[in-house]
Amino acid sequence: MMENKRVKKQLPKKNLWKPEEDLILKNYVETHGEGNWQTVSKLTGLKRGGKSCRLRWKNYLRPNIKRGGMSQEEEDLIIRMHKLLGNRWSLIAGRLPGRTDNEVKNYWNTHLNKKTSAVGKRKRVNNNSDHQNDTKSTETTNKTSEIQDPPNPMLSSETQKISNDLMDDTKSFNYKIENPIMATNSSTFVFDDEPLPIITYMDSFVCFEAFGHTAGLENHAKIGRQSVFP
DNA sequence: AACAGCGTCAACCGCACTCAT
DNA sequence: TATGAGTGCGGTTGACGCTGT
Repeated sequence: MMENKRVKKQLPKKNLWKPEEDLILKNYVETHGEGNWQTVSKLTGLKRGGKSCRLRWKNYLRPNIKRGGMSQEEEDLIIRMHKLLGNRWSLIAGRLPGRTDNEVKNYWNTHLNKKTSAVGKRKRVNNNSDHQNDTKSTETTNKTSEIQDPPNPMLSSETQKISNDLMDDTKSFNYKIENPIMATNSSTFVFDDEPLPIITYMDSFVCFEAFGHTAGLENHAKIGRQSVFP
């Protein structure tokens, strides 16, 4: 291994960003706005590809990027979101203001993966025996519109606040989505270590995606994403 | 002090997706 | 409808620092 490492050390160093490059990129975005990453190198002379520029901006140069260790609240939220969504890092990061998908992913792989490796896997509790029956059930119609969100004793105040924000999204979900399959889906998620179903504390997209994936409704999930978050 | 092993994190890579033409 | 450019995303890699021996 170390033999390998020494050999690798002779290879060119990874192309780390220099402060002057950061400055150039920052100036470019302030002038031209985000996007058009392919033209960055042409207009600025940066020896970087569009993808590299985009990544650097998104992960490090953007305003309001939060650096440093994760708080307990953030860690708690990451664990819970990961239980529900799996490795959907951008989605998880979207619920952590100032955090990027790359950072969340790294944090998970380095800190949380070990912590949670012993935790039970997600399981789905479905009132119906299978997906085919999902579409036939008429018992639960648009239950989400009736969901009340009492304070969850399992969540801290900060996490609870985020959860409330998520529920705001759920309202728009109910308003915009008219999907007969979704309307009749009465699935609920519970975790081995969760006394309460977590579904009522997740946002519409999370719910939608989760339903879509577990029910094999990938296409509906995609449609939902576009409809709720244009 | 020198080395080995491991952990962390920034950056890269390849695939998938979206959208304009 | 087909196609290509641009972009987003998740997995992986590699440099470097820290710690133990």
